[in-house]
Amino acid sequence: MAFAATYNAKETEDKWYSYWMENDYFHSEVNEKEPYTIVIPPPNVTGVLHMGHMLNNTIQDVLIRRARLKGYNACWVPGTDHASIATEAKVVNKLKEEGINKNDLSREEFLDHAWEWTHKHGGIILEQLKKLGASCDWERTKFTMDEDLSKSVIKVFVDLHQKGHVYRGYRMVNWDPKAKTTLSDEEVIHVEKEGKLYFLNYAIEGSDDVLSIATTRPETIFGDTAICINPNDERFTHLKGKKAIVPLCNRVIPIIEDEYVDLEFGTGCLKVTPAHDENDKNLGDKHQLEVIDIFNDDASLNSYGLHYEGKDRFDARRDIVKELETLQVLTKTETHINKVGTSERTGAVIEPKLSDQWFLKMKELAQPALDAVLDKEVALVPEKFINTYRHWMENVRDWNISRQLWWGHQIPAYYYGDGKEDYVVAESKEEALSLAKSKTNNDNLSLADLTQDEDALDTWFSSWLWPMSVFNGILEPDNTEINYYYPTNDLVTAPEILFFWVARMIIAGYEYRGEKPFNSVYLTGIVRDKQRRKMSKSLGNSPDPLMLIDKYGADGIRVGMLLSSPAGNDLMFEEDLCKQGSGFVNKIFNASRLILNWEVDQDKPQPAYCKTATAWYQAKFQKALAELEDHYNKYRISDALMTTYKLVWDDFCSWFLEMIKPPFGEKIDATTYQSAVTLLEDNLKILHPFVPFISEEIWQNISERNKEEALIIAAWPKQTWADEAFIKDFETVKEIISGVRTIRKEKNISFKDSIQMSVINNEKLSTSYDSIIAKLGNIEEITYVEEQLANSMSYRVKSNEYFIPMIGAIDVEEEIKKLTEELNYQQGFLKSVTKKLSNERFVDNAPEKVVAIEKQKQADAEAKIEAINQSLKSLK
RNA sequence: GGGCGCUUAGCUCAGUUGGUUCAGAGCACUUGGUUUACACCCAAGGGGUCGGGGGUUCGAAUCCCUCAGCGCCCA
Repeated sequence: MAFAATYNAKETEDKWYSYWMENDYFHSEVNEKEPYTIVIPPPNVTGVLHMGHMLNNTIQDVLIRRARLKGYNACWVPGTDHASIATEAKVVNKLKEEGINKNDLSREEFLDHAWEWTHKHGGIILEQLKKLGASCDWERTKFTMDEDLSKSVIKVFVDLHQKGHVYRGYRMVNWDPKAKTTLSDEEVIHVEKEGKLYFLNYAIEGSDDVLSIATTRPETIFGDTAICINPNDERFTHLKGKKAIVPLCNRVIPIIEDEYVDLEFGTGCLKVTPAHDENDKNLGDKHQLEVIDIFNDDASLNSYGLHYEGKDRFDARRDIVKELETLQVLTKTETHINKVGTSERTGAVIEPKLSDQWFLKMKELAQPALDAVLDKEVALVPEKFINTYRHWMENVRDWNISRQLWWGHQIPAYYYGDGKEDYVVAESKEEALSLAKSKTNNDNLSLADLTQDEDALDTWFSSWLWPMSVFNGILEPDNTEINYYYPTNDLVTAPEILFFWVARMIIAGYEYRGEKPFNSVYLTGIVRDKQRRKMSKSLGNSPDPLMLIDKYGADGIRVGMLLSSPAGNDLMFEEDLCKQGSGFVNKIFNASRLILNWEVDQDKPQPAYCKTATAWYQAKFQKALAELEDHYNKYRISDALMTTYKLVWDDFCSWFLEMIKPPFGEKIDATTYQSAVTLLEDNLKILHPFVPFISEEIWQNISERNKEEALIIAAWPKQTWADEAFIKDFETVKEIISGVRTIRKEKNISFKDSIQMSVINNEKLSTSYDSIIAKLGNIEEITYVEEQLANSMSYRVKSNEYFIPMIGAIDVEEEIKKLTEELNYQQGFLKSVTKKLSNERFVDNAPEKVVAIEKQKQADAEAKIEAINQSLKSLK
C-alpha cells in the first residue's frame, strides 16, 4: 500500500471528483430502481458561494450519497435562478460604471447586456459546488430562463389567467423607488427607525379656527384629500360638516368622520392621503375621496408638489418642514419610533403606491397546499414550522406577480387599445392576435396593433414550478421523466423562503399535477458568526468558503458544518469546527494507514483477545447502524454524524484497534487482519456521505477496484443484529480497565510496568474477557480469589472486587478515607431507594418494570456496601 | 399590537409517550502519559439546585399556571 505519511486533501479531492465525473456516477436515468430525487434550491445565477450554500448543499449531498449507497436511483438536479431584481440591479450598476444609463437603452439592448453578464458570471457558483463534493447530475443542469422553463412559465400564466386566478388590478403596492419596481409583501423588511411626529395647523374654511394634526410625513400634505375625525370625539364636534384648507397648496378638503381614527394617537385628527398609505386608501374608498399621487417613479415630487417638484421625498420633507415652520403652521415636533418598510434588495424605503399590477388570487389555490402540510402529506422538518406555515396560508393575500423589470419572463399580455380591458393573454403574439380579433370582432387588427405588457414576472413565479419544470412536467405533463422522478423526496432549504418558495411550490404542485412536489422539507438554520450575527457581505464576517476548502479540505468543512446544525436551528459557525472536521479526516487516514501497513503472519493463530474484540466491534457497529437509520429517518443529520464520529474515533480507533494491535515488532494474524479490513470497509461506507473524498481514497487503497466497485456506488452495510448483552458486558470490561488505569495514575505506576490483579468474581463475569483486560491494563496475570487481598489497592465494579497488590506499604489512612467516602455514598443511595420502595403508593402505582429496577438497585447497593465493609475491616 | 418558539455544563446542543446508579454528548478546561498510526494522540478528572416562583403526581428537565429574559414571523 502506497500511503503517504500525511494526508493531502487537495490532491485527493480533485482526483476523486474527476474520477466520479468521468465514470458518470452522478448521472441518473429512468430505470427500474426506486428513485430518490432532490432538486437543488437554485442559487442566483450570478451569485457566489456563501456559507449558507455550503451548509445547504452539504446536507443535500449527504442525503443523496446515502440514498445512492442504499441502492436508490439517486438524482440531484442542479441549476440556477435568473433572480430578476438582484441580477437586473447588478447589470444596471455595471452599466452605470461604464457610463450607460438603463433608461437610454431599449429593452432588447438591455437584455443583451444582461445575457452577456449572465454568460460571463453565470454558473460560477455551480463550479464552486463541485469543490464541495456535490454529486449533482450536472447533465441535468437547468436555468429558470432556459427556453423550456420559460415556456412553462408562460403556459402557466396563461392557464391561470384562463381559469380566472390571474387578474389585473389597480391596487396599492410596495414601490421600491430605487429599483423602480413593485415588491411583494415578503420582499419588504420592516425596520424600526426613529423619526419625527410633526404637528401641523390646518385652517378651517370660513373661520379663524385651526385644527392641529400630527403626521410623520409632512411632505404628503400635497396629496391630502380629507381630514378625518372620530365621530365620538367630543373635542371636534364643532368641526362636523366643515372644510379644512391644506397648507401650502391651499386646497379645500372635507372633514370626514370615521371610527377608524385612534382618539389617543397624535391629536386625534388624521390627514387622509389615499395615494400614499394603505389605510388612507381604504378610508378614501369608503368615503369616495379623490386620490392624488404626488410622486414620480423615483419618489421625487411631481407637479402636485408645486415648487418642490423634482425634489426627492426626503429632501422635500426637510425643506417643507422649514417652510411650514416659517409660516407657523408647524407648531411642535416629537420624536417617534415607527417601523418603516424597506426593500430587501435595495434597502430603499418603500413607498406605498397605487398602480396597475397583475395579481394571482391565492385563497383557493392555497387550500390544498395548506391541507397537505397539516395532514403531514408534506412533512416540514422540524415540525415547529407547521404553525408558522399555517398562519401564513390562512391569511394569504393575493400575490402581486408583476415587476417593472426587464430581466425575467415578460408578461404575455397584449394590448390592442387604450381601454383598461383592451388586452388579451396568450402564449404567443400570433395567438394573441386571433384572440384579440374575436374579442373585438375586428378582423382588421394586425400584429403591429398589439403591444406586449412591459412588465416581467416575479422571479418566484418561475421557481415555484421548479420541481416540475426541470423534468419538463409542465409542457409535457405525461413524459416518462416527470412520472418517474416526481414527486421528489426531500427539499433542503432555508426557513426564510418557506413562503416565498416552498409554499408556492406546493401550491403549484397540486394545481398542475394534483400532487405534492416533495415528501419532506428540511429547513436549515441561518449561518451566523460567533456573536450570533448573520453572516453577510456588508458585515464582512463571512469566511470565503473556497479559502476554507483550501485550508481544511472539503471533507473537513462538511464535517465542520454538520457538527452542530440540527434542522431549523441557526448554526454558529467558527473555523475551529472545520479544524475539528479535518482532525477527524486525519484520524480516519491514520487509522487506515495503521491497518493497511500491518504485516500479516499467515501461520499465526488468532489470539483470544482479537476474537473477542472483533465480535465486540461487530456488535457495536450494528448498534450504531440501527441508530444511524433512526437519525436519518428523523433528518437528524448532525446526530447521524456524531454517531459515526464516536463509533469511528472512540470504538474503532481507541478501543478496537488498541485491542487488536500486535505487540511492537510482531506481525498480525491473518484472521484478525481480514476482519479489521472488512470492518474498516464498513466504516468507510457509513462515513462516505459525510466525508466522500477520504473515504473513497482509502477504499481504493485497500485493493484494486474496477469502476463498478467504487465506494460511491457500493452497498450500504446490511443491518443484522446487535448483541446487546455482549455490548453491555463489554461496558463492564471497560470499567474494569478504567479502574486499573486510575490506580496506575494515582500510584504513579508507569503503563510500561506490568502488574498483577486479583478478582473476587461475585458477578460471575465470563473469563473470556481476561485477555483483553490483561492487554489494555498491561496485567501480567489475573487471579481469581475468594478472600480480599491484603496490601493492595482495591476498586469495585458492580459487585465484583478488584485488587492490585502494592509493593511498598500502602497508605492505610488514605485507603480508609476513600472507602469511607464510597461507603457513605452507597449508604445514602441505598437509603433513598429503600425509602422509595417502602412508599406503598409508589409500589402500587408505578409500573412493575420500574419497581423491579428499583429493587435491583437496592440489591446492588447492598452487595457493594457489604464488600466495602469487608475491605474496611481488613484494613483496620 | 397579534402569532409562534426558545431558556439544560464555560460554548453549541441532545434529552422521544413524566419512571434505570443523585441529568447526557461534542468542544473547551485541568492533570497525567506517550521512542511502538495520529501532539490532529491516549487516559483520567472537574464542571449543571435543567431561567425564577407556584401547582398536579408515588415520582417533573419533561405536564399545567405565573413572572422574567431572548429570538423569529406578521401588522
